Amino acid sequence: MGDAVRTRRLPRGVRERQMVDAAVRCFARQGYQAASMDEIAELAGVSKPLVYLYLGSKEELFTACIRREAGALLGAVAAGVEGAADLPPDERLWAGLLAFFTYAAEHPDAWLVLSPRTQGEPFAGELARMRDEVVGFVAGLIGEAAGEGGGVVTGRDVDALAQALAGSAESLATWANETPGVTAKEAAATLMNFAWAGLGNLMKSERWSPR
Amino acid sequence: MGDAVRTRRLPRGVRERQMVDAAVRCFARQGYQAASMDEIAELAGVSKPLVYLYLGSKEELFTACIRREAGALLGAVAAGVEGAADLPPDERLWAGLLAFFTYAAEHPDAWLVLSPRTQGEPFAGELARMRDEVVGFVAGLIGEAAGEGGGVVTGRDVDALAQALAGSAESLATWANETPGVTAKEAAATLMNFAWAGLGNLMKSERWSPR
Amino acid sequence: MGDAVRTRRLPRGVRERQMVDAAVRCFARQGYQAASMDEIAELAGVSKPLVYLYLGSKEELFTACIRREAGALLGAVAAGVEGAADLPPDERLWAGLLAFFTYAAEHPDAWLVLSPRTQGEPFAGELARMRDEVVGFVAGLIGEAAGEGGGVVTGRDVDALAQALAGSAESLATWANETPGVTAKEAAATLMNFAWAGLGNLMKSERWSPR
Amino acid sequence: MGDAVRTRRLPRGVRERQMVDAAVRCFARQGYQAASMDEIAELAGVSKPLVYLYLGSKEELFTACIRREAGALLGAVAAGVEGAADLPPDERLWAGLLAFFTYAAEHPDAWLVLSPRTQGEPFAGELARMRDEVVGFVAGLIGEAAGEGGGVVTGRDVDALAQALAGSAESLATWANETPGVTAKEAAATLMNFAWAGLGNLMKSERWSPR
DNA sequence: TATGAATGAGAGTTCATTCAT
DNA sequence: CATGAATGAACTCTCATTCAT
Repeated sequence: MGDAVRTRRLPRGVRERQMVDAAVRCFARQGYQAASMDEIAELAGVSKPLVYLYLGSKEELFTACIRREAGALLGAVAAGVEGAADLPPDERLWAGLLAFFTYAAEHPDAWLVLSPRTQGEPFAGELARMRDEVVGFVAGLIGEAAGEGGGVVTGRDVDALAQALAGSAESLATWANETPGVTAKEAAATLMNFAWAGLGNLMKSERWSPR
Repeated sequence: MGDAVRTRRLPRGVRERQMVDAAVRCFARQGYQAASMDEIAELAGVSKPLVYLYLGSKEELFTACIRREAGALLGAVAAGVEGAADLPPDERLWAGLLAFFTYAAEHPDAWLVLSPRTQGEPFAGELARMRDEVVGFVAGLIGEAAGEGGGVVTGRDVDALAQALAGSAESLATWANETPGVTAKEAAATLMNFAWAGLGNLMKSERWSPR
Repeated sequence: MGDAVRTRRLPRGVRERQMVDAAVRCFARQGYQAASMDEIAELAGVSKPLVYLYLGSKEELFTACIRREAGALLGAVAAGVEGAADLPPDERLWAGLLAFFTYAAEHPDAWLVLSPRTQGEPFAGELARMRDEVVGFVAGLIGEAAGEGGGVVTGRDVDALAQALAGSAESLATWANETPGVTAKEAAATLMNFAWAGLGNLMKSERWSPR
Repeated sequence: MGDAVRTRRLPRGVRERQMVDAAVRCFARQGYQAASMDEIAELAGVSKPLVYLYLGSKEELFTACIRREAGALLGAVAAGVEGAADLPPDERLWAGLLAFFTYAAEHPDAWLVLSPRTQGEPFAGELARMRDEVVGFVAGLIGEAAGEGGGVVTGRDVDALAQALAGSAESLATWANETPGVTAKEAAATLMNFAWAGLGNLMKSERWSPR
């Protein structure tokens, strides 16, 4: 009947992964509201009721996508920074940025799902929470560096700087994914220059460079 | 019954402005897809058909919102920069940033409508085009500064830096609007430090300061 | 302002004719339901309220169209037959058919409005009544001819034959209008052959019968 | 509450037939534009979304109706003619006409859906195509008869005669359905007299000619 | 005489979600 | 474990029609 493939009974874990995979793709390409459960189910190769049985609702499904993808991204960045634990702050930042841009480049759909500032959606909360986690992580790095550098930076300054850094990283990652020929390393280097050395210095050709 | 107000026949221009005002509010708070024409019409104090008669369709209405608000924002920034036309690049950038954050703070709904990276929406194009215009404007400033400074910056570098600057500005503006007690001037100053002086220098307490 | 033309106050009769003209065109090309009062008003060069003021409602407007056009068509046919009043029945029929096809060819929009068997429309009645009038007229001709020919034809036979003749005339007229290169005279001649050569035999009581 | 019947889950094929049945009734009685999907769904005893799920859209639903009914009508006529394959042309025509009028009498709604010359509707095409098929079929019969009879009839003459015959048949069928006491056989016999006695002479090249 | 302003009512269509099997 | 069948609710959009001037 040819249905054999679709009819096969798979263990729950596998099915769930298929579904979330499909969902990430749909959400990434059409946005939350425009993506339809029909489409996701079809792309996953299952019936709609099964999606509901396993993932609960559209909202929960989206949350699951965000959590899975944000976790992976955060993990990649954390691992990058971890690997440079003994190096000075700038090298640690570099390692983090490189990991981030690499991940975004290699998982464009995941990045699309995570990047938008979806406002009114029912889960503004979830997405914002994930982003805050990232920003907090970045703020930690900056705070550390500030401590080591002996500069005078207040707590709110650190938050604001983290927001700025995160925003520029997001913007650049999206731009890099959309612009052909831009590698993750280049994007990371540009940002490193921008963020670490500052535009004022760049103008004077005093560039910071990796390695 | 208070209907007196609602029944009055106003000239087209006035009604249109009311409608776009209402639309900006709804789109800002709920996003394009989630906002409903019913709601917008009600908030504007008119019937739905009138909205269609004047603005055409949901998509056209959204486009009208974007265009109006983007135009105003761009105008404010351009005016700010214009006012510092004779000053050095850093002062011009500062003037632009200050105008930007001020506008975003004073028109939070307008900023919300403009900021999201709505992906799958039918007008990704329109929104992206407006953003590109802004980024292009910023790139122009950076390019100029680069020329004056004599530094070596390629064209794509300029684009990337503009993306980074725009992204950090967007991120900070949203954060500033959401965080109580943060003024536009503070946000602008933080970004100026971040962008112009660079994190590396900040750590050494070498801060750039306005005036 | 250039509005001069449109603003000029015309006498009621003229305006009404403009409106019915426009209505006939719209109804002919799009059908009753699909035609919109907006469109008709615009085509007539007046505002919608004026159409309502003069013609009452969409239904009444359509009725006015039907009445005017059906009257004209009937008049043309009657005049044709009248002109052959002293000739034998076949010549009278020929004169009527020729007048009919000529009118249909020269007023295609009028013919389109009159021809369709619009069923569920609110004025099925009006249209059917006009058609019945025509069919009755035809039945009269056939009845006369039958009387003169001395054949045996019952009243219901006459009705049925009139229906058949009317149906074939309608069908041919529409076909002739849609088929390039077919003149009214040709169409009339074909129908005359089809109908009269047959009717001629009927008059002589030489009936074809089943089994 | 009687919901038992309505709640039962029927296989798709059955439901689809119910829906098309209901649609034929509604379209027949009110015309395409005036019929509403709500009404059709209710008459079919299902919810509107199910109609859309199975039949796609109002237009597709109408097309489905036309196709089904036209197919059945054509089949009935073809079968009738087939059964008289070995008989002379007049008997073949008689068989076809009898089958046609019988079908129209037994399926009045189907006949109503097929008969109107709906003009501006989006599917003028579909309906016209079905009619052309019928007319072509008729033209074939006439052409054959003309060939056998040795008469002089051009190709366009055949087309025109087919149009005339089809038109008279349509007109008579509608009249017969509306007039109490008229049987299909009577209507067919009347048309046979009208058409064949005429055609019979045409076959002998005894043409009536104007002037 | 003529119109710009405004609307009530209803159309087609879609979608997340749930039974019954 | 898995699904075909089915729906309530909501949305965008259109249209005939009427005030107020």
